[in-house]
Amino acid sequence: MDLSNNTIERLCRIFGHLGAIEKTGVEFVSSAELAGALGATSYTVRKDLSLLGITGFTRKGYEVSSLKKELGSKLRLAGRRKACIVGLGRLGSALLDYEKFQEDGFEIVAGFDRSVNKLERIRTHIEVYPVGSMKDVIKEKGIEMGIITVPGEHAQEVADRLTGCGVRGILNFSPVEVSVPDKVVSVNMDFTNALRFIAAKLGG
Amino acid sequence: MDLSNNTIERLCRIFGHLGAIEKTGVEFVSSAELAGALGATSYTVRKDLSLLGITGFTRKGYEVSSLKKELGSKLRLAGRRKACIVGLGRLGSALLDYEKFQEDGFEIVAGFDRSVNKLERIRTHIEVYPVGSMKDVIKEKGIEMGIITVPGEHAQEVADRLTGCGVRGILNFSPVEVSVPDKVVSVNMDFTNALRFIAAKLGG
DNA sequence: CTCTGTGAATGCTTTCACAGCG
DNA sequence: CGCTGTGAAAGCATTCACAGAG
Repeated sequence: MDLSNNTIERLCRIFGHLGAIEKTGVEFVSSAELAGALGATSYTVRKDLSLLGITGFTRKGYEVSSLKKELGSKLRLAGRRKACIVGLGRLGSALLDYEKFQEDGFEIVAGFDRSVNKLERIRTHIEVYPVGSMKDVIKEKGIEMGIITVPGEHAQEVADRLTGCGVRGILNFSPVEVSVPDKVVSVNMDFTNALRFIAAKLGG
Repeated sequence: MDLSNNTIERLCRIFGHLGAIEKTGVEFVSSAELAGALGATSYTVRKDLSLLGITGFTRKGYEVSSLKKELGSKLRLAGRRKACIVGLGRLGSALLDYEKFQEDGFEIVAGFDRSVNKLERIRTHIEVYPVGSMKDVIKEKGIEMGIITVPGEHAQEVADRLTGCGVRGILNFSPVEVSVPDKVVSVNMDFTNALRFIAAKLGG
């Protein structure tokens, strides 16, 4: 499909928000309401949805559960996806147990770290392994996505290893932009840069 | 200044990357090299810099340390900024000690949580307080930025409280988009949505 | 030559405006 | 009416192309 990244990102957020609406029992939602929850405009929401061929009801808006279902199937967010985390420092081990992931269909099924020491100390119900066993574990468990929480110096090396093992999606929390093969999708989340951005916008 | 968010974000990343270059002792860097480290193009980098009135040297590129200094002052990234974290669960307490922040001029000077229990259990060298004392602590310490790591249900309420206390910048890790007064800058980092985005781009 | 600096051109995204529908 | 759906217009961001400088 030829959706822009912006559109995909918004659609994913809509998908997430629909889960919340579903719980309230509300049946219909208008593009304006979705827009409000997203920080977008109603036209943008309508256009985004129409790009997927999704259509709502005059005077009522979109039907929550069927919209969620359609988004789920069109964006392939319906099934469960397996992910692993590389780097079990403070952040990595916090993410190991981040419940939101599991709720949303993303299963963290393995953690990796270089330090055997760390592996021994960690308290979690998820299995942890030394990086050496990455290839075997990833193949065996069918892991599709990797989350990088190692220091910047090692991020590229870890990304290479992950893609070498067949991982096609990478969420990189290190401050270093990693480069990956064409077919691999990678997203960077650099906390420090987010603070810089805020500081820059604040001025003064 | 009238820079676009994209430009500001890239400039902040350049600023961060210059720190890394500085350590290697290299003196000059070309727009193409910066672009490589950023995943952008050399024209974009040159244009971004020229929008700030920053200029390089023919045949040599930009002088690393003076570029860093200029960016630091133009984007107001030079000084130290104080921040607090609200919500000391796994993620929040991991961020309390996230060294990268401190290295980059962002000082986490306080953590807040509703649960006295949690406050007692936490092991960190940063001072932690019950949310009730937010106003006093923020004023007293001159905190400018707030990091929200509470569950989505409470994110808006925390954002309101923070802005009510005079905080002007918010980094929100909850999956809920918070709405803030006009003058306040807020950035959302939704991990789950990042995974969704990756999954959607992967397709299959 | 090899790099920067930048107006002009291109290509995206968002916004608008309004027809259509219940 | 109050909503969606969408071509057309406007607004932005990126890319290009090339002059300028050492």
